[in-house]
Amino acid sequence: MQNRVLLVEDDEELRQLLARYLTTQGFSVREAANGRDGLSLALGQDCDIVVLDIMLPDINGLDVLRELRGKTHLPVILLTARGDETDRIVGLEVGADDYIPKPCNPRELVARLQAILRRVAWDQQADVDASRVYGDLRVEPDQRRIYQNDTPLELTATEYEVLQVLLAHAGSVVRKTDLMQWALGRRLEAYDRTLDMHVSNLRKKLGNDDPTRIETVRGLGYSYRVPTE
Amino acid sequence: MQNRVLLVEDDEELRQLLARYLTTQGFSVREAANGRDGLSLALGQDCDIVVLDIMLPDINGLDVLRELRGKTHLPVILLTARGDETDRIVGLEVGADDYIPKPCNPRELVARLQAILRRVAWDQQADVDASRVYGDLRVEPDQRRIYQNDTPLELTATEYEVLQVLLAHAGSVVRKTDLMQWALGRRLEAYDRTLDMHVSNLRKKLGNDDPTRIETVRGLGYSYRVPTE
DNA sequence: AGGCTTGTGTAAAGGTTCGGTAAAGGAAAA
DNA sequence: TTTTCCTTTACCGAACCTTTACACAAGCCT
Repeated sequence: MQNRVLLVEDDEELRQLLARYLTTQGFSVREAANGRDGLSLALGQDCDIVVLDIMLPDINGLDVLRELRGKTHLPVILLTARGDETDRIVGLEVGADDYIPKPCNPRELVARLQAILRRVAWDQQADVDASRVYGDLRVEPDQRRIYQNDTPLELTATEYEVLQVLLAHAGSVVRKTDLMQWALGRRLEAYDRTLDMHVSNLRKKLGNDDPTRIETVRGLGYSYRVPTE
Repeated sequence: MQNRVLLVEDDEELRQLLARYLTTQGFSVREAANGRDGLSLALGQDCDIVVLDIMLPDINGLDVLRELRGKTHLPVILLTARGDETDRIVGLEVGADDYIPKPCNPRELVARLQAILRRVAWDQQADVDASRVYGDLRVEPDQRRIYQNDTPLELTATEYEVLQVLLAHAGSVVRKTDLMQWALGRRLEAYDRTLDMHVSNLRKKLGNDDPTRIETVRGLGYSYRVPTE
């Protein structure tokens, strides 16, 4: 499975150098020496990723990128002059996936190409089942639900966050300040009983048959009792 | 309604600086001061992207990354010491999406975060060309129509897009920001009720016999209820 | 033991935010 | 122009987070 790179770079020497190196690394390479050609090749649909110089004889690389983004989400890495921070950040903001300062280390270029292609491949892959199981509880982040013996618990947004954090640390104590920060996203202030209330409500919803699933550690916080196995 | 960043960085000062900046830029930020906490938060907490320092007091950042990659494809940006080229390339090869040399320009960090999140969002939305069936609904992208029991629904262009996106993620929660981006092609601004209206109209057209086909997930977004099997 | 302090459980009230939707306004297509 | 559709506005009700209040339990001191 060979990845196809389109190299848009006007400097003949650099282009050939990179093309040769990419080929040895298992890429199949198309080349363009100016923005116009680059654009039409990129739109021609038969490459996986574009390496695009910003300084081109005809159209500015950033404009090529803008044009491209109007029509496709093809991954693009920009080649920028070293030190030109503005170009880089603007490039990212316009929709580039990454940039590399010139003159670039070919090994780094390859590493970045791979990183982006890997990301694309992962993302397009069907959802990996990211669910996590703790005894009779199952967390389904995609659905934002927690199931108890395959029945969904009717949790509010905050309750979901709190329980989910406790489960992620099942068996160890989560301090109140951390729980607050991680689940509610703010600092725990004095006399704030919000967390206690959420825990209280959670205990109710988890069933009073077993009130110690969420254990209180006085002066510290809470701990989800890991099921005995 | 914002993107959630997990910041794993032991230097208290830098972490708070970045956290504050990211917050002003509209991210919601979770923090961890060491590798162990970072790892369990990344696995448990559902965040959208991780910013991971390589130099950590307990576990090396690269090991955290390796551990993480065994279980998830969560996007990761590494914070590396400036000049340490090896760490960076190894980082990318181990599975990082990007790296930033320390001390970093916060604006650049944001640009890179956005670039990766944009890529993920695009890719996850990339499967829309074949006809698909969901229970009694059938999407025909070529005709831009959706059939309910072989009768075409009379949808407007936007309604088609909204329903199509929800169906493409049937069973999972689609956040409002994403739905906006994918179906309407723009960012969700405060007080914008456009989406709610389209969903409301869709529910009517889908038949009020079953008002929960499109489920509201308060504070997050909507989810098309996958037919029970 | 008794009293004191501190921390926790929880019911109920308070108040805010959020989503549903009718209707009006505005933009674009026909 | 007329029609269709998208967006905004406005109001309402519901969901739910937070606060308050009181009761109880645990630890500590004398």
